[in-house]
Amino acid sequence: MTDAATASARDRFDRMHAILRNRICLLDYAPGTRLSEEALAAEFGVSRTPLRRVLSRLEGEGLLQSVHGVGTFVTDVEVEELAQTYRLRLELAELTGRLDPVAPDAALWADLRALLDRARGFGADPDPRAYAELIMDVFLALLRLTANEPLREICERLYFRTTRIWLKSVFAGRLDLASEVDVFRREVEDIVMALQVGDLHSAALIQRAHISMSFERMRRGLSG
Amino acid sequence: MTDAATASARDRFDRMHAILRNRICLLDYAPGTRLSEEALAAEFGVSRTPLRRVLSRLEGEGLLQSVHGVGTFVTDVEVEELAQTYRLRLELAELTGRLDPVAPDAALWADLRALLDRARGFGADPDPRAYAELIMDVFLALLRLTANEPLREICERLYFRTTRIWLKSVFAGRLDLASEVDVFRREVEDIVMALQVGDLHSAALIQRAHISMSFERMRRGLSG
DNA sequence: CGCGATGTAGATGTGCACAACATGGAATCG
DNA sequence: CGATTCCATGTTGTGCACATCTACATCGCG
Repeated sequence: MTDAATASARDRFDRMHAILRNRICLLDYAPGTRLSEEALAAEFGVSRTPLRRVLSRLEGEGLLQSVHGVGTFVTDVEVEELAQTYRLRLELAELTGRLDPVAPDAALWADLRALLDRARGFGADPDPRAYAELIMDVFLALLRLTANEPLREICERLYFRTTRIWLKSVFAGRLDLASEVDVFRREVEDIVMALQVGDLHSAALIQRAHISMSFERMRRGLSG
Repeated sequence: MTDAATASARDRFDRMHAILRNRICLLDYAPGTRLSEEALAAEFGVSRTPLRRVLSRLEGEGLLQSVHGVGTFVTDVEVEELAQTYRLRLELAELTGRLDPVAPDAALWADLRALLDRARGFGADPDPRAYAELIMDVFLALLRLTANEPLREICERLYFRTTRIWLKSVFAGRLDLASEVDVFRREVEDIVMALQVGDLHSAALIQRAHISMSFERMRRGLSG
């Protein structure tokens, strides 16, 4: 039995964790939203106890905050901390190309081609949710270019912590979604081209540049 | 009421978390040790439920691992992951001097002077546990030299995750404790000197160099 | 004697009832 | 009328009993 019917405690935990993390990072639950332990436990078909363990983990990852007698809320991110995080992510992005880089294997090449197709499949009026998912999938795929496990874990952590704030700006219309999709498509194309030449460091630098530019666009969008 | 009598749920959690983390990182619980939920709950005067929340958090930080029906164990770190972590910590150490550096304030100066005294107070046969505590306190103090909160959080995380492995080598006698203390005293002196000149970046580079060298000494100690 | 099935002890995981706490509104007193 | 107190309500936190699972010893069979 390798199908979904085998539901060990660990599997259930991972499943609920991944689902809730995605909902938070893809803005199904906007920052500030209150999550009902009772409702979520009922949805997943478990009692509050195991669900609370998942919420506690998400709190440790900085995505939730529980307050006794009040509720469990999706966290927001202060602008100053957001800026600090992006400055850090710039450096870490470059590190992924410098620390234990690994050339893409066949599986990663296949995934990258599929992601490229998805990026090119968006029309004039892109679906925000699908765009958000694509960005996340691309990010996670590019993370496989480094074999440095701690570095990957940290990049993931920072990404999950802050991407939704950037997404919020896009979805709020302060950034033009169609042009954002276009810029992102070019980014993926550039990175894939660098990878085809075998230049992992350049691929990382391109990603770094795009992180920097997208943050800059958001900053201008917020102030404007 | 600001004294210890005010024991809110959050305070109890933080207290238990800090105590257990220190015990793990200072090798009171060696890697591989099984922790008894029942015994710890009794020690802290709570039931298993809130204690399990603490253990779950420590598991998320990579310090523990719970296995259903078997037990909760202090994690060990594979040599390869340890090497990756140290390579990453080198880069992050330099980043602390480059990203949002802040000059020491009066409180930090006072702490540094006290730490310097503690480093100079060790004799020919240093107490391992006191040395371990000093190293941790110095590390946490130097972290206050950057205002970049995410960077500090990440450095802390990696430090707590791996220091005990290095400590284990020292305590196992593969490294000469007295000479390690001497090297560490010099490191603190060098860093404080750089800080007195106001050169934060150099201070970070010194720290980086010492991390590199101490890891190299451990590598040679393990293979020899 | 070898070896597999089985039972048992002890661990973590789960469900549920209740305690502790914060919030908001109604009742009450000045 | 306003401020204050009190309480009703809903939430997270805790304690406890039980379910589930694993490792190990023990028994029984070939």
